[in-house]
Amino acid sequence: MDDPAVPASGIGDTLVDWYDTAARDLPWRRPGVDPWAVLVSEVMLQQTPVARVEPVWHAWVARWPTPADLAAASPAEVIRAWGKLGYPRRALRLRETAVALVERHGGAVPADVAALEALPGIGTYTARAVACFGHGRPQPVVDTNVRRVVARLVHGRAEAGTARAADLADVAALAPADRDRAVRFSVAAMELGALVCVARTPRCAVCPVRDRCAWRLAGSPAADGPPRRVQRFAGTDRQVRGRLLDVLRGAEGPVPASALDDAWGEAVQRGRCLDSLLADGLVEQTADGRFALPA
DNA sequence: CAACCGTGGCG
DNA sequence: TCGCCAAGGTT
Repeated sequence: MDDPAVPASGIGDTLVDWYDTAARDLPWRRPGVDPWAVLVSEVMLQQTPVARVEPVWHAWVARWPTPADLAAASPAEVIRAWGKLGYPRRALRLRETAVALVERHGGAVPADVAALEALPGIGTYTARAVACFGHGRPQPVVDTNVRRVVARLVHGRAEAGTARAADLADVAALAPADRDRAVRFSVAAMELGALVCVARTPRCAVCPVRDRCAWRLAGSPAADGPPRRVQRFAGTDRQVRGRLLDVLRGAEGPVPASALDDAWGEAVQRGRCLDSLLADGLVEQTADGRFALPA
């Protein structure tokens, strides 16, 4: 009856069992962490490594334990508390989300994916992550880790292509039927990509599904498409904006324009970046012409 | 859809 | 040393 060639359980169940033994003990995964704290963690984790998020997340959930608390904070406070996590517009949008939660959802975090996606800074990934990890709703959750896992495991390709709507269906097809296990599967797939099925040197020797991996069964072929281009940073507006904002974060109050000259020597680019920070609401100009974080 | 939006650690 | 990469979202 038992065919030894057929695995005892599905890939999804195997990943859940692996997760139970191999998962990291991350603070936002502990029992009792509410959906708001999960939402904060998910926004911070957008393009930012776990190690840098942890201390900032602890500070935020202690200081602003509910959406109403954050909604009452000033942009300046929020930008300062964001520190050097990067992409500081996320901090602004998180505050705007807190305001929207107070105004539209009675200060609570909705469990409905469409309602979550309507919030500023909350997209396809984060909405499902909050519904799933924050509220325990079974949802396919697709981040860069999961797309890489699916590309290899299911499609036999070395790398994931550009994100597509079909990614959600690919992941949903792997999920266990059981509701509770489906929720854990969503974290498990991400964890596999973060710890084992990593981008550069995958640790196939310790992979729980190595015997069912299409990429490995195909002989681990190299990526075929054109090499994906990495964004430059040195000398870009992103770097300049970061330097300018760093000056203002470190200042007690408003600073004169001359205080920003040291941040970046080239005046044209410096001016353009200052303008864009003003347009983004990350900086404001005082009546006397100085610059500061928005009060 | 490709470009843009920060920052820092690691191989 | 320096390019690669990290729980994306918006335009």
